[in-house]
Amino acid sequence: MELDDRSFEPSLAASGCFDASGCRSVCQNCRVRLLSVCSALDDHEIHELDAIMHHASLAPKNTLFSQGDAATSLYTITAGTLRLHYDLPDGRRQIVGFAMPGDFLGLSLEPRFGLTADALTKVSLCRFERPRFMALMERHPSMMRKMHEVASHELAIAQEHMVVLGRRRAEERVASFLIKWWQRLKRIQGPSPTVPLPMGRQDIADHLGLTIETVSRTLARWMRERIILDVPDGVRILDPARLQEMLGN
Amino acid sequence: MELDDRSFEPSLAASGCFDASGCRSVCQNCRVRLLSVCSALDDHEIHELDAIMHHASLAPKNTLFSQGDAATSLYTITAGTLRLHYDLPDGRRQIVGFAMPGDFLGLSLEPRFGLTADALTKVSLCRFERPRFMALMERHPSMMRKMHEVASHELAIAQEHMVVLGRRRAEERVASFLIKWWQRLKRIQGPSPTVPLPMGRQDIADHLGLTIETVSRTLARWMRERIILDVPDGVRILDPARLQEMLGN
DNA sequence: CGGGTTATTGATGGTGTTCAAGGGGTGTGG
DNA sequence: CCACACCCCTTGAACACCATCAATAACCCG
Repeated sequence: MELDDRSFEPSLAASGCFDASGCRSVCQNCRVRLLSVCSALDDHEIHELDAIMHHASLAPKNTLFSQGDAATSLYTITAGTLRLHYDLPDGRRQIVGFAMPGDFLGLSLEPRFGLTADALTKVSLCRFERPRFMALMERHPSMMRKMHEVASHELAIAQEHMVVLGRRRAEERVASFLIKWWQRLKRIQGPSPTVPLPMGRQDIADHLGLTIETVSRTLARWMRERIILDVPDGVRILDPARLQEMLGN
Repeated sequence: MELDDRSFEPSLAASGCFDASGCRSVCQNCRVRLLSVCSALDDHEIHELDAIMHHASLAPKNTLFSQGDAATSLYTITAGTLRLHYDLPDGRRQIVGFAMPGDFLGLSLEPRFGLTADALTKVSLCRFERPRFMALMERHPSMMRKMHEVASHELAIAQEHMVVLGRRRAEERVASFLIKWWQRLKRIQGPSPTVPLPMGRQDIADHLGLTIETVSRTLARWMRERIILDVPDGVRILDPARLQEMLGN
């Protein structure tokens, strides 16, 4: 894990730079503030958060934390994508989710991370030391409430994904993934039929409980059927209705 | 859903009856208090909870709430077992978990239940009206903190179950289920090699993403191999080590 | 270019499903 | 008290979906 504090993406800094203090990105102007747990704090309170926040970034393929690591830092993602996964001793892997801007890592109050997080792209994030963040949370019930809101939302998402893993056929799983990923992107990037896929086929397979071949074949068939179109580093969705139908509503 | 408030199990009432007011079971003496969210409150605070609590019970096979219902009440289970599940329109079902004494139903803060809960056995529970419970939670940060703790613990459990559903083979899934259920029972009933299984084979299958035949065959084989023993309404675990080995540590 | 990684595509096979029939327990009514 | 129905579970046989194996192709970055 190679975290370089105090360096951060120029583009991010630029978009968030409205203060005169030499262009340090602050929480108040953060581009993901409204998407994240930080939205629970008002302009005054957010200065407290600012005081304990460190910028950090992470190169692609690097690991932010591994399952079993002490959770000494917590994170809010401001740019990029990570994969969160459990690894079995024999190499089998389950990706429980992908984290993107606005997502919080370290929701669980347990002292160790239960899963591994590694970067799929260059990632920018805000780092908080756990004791300080916890103290701030205890001082601001609205923050605690927000954390709980986020955690229970994550729980609902996890339970929905159980249905996918337990009861959906291969084609339905891929359709479910594409649609959900597309909708998440819409939330932070605005609507667009073009869906960047920073994760590889193997990652999609490991998220859906399939093999890379099954994912590849499914996407290839949809391209032949003009449901999706192959574009660099992603796909373009030509027929969203067909994908929806596969999920049976 | 046939909830009869103010009636509750005689045995429960007896075990919790230490006040002179005609033997009304109170939170202070609740047998699941230390297992539940209520453990966050001290003796004084818990009287507030007591004031807004209603006893209720539910007969086997009855539904407490269904996916989409308005979450007007929240519950703590004091006795019995429920199954929590999502149903797909075509009848496929995923049981995301089984709820037992000490468990809280309605963690989510969202206005509607995302899943269906129905009783496998006779169930006794404490019911709280949502607005009142929420108000109490806002007044007591320790309660909010506890709710968040429970929610994030549930999240961790859900993510572990994703590994089972996505990456484990049939035999491993059943072994994982048996061991986890056994450990949960130990927590509330004390250690015992005898594991009651209030859920049917179909329920186990729907929890593990398998068919009833596969579950039945797996358990039958283990009985032949003397890993488990068939007992009425459950099994006795003869060789826990063999089960553990199947999970690969 | 060249080496390594990742993705595609085809052929084959296995694990778990599906289909089908029968067993065992329980509750009910004759 | 037994017969019967019903439900749940078990067991067997055939099949199907997806995994596995294998070879090639595309890609990326040095």
